[in-house]
Amino acid sequence: MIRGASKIALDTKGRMAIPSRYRDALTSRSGGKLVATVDRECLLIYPEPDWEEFERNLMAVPNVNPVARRLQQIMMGYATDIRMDAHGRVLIPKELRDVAGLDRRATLLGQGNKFELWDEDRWNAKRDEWFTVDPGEGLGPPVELGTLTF
Amino acid sequence: MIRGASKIALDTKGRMAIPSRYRDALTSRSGGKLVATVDRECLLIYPEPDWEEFERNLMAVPNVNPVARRLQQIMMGYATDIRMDAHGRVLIPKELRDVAGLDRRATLLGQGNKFELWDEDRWNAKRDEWFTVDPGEGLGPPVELGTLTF
DNA sequence: TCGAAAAGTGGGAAATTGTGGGAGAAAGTG
DNA sequence: CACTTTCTCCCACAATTTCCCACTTTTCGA
Repeated sequence: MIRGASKIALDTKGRMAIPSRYRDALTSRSGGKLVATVDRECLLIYPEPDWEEFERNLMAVPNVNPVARRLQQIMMGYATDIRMDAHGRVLIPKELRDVAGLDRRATLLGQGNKFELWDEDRWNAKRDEWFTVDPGEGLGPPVELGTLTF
Repeated sequence: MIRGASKIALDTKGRMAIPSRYRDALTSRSGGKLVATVDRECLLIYPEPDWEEFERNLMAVPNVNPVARRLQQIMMGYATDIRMDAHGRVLIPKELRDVAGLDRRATLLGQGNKFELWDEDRWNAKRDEWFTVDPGEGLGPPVELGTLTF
């Protein structure tokens, strides 16, 4: 499972160093081949096999549903193959950086089978907002959380 | 069961000594491998097997629920593998210290299957606030506590 | 109460990791 | 086809992490 948070710098070319603790796992899983795409407010970076599984599920949704159609267009449309270089770095394509508002400072979050890559300020704001929201406030009954214990 | 409170000092590198009374248990349970993550106001430190059980439950919640999604992002996103060194110390990653406001003085609380790690001042304030609040005030009927006796 | 052992704390230095940038190769553009 | 831009590979330096040793404080038994 991919987990953990890292503060990362993107250099002027748009490259970012994958934290070394992930490198071996990524190399053995897919030879360092990754796929980056956009989510609502951040980028998602999958090991290639995990992306392909998600992609199959995504494209299997009937696209008469306009929400599904748009999700397909965005996520499929921006999905880009990237790969780690000899120093464990990946180049984040300019199109994706622009969409996610990524500049110099970023935060990389492990999320199980993928990474989320956030502009640092945007992520901090998001996190702090969550911390200050009253638990359960205005979000409807958290039924699925009923049995979850920390 | 992990229990008890300890005042702890973090050194300038962000290391903290696990109180010795826990060390043997942690070593035998997971070889000293632990996972630290953030909660609302403090850090949580699990023995690795206990974290993984929680992680499975956490990631099994459908993430169309925005509360679940953010809980996953934060707890999974910050979950970091750490391990005790030869002196029974662990390095608390800078990202986590920043989020929890941890500086030099901290309080470590045993909480059954995990520890909570608080900034000392923050914890003292929290504890005092809790003591002064009228029991049950503004909290609705604590139905889950129905059969619990001190 | 004293002494020895254990626990807690601090810090140096090597090894690893993260970051920046040059220069040639490839691709896009008019 | 010439020119500009982007990408890739390489090297070099900076920052962080890890490993190790040393010192101080506390605990426990004699």
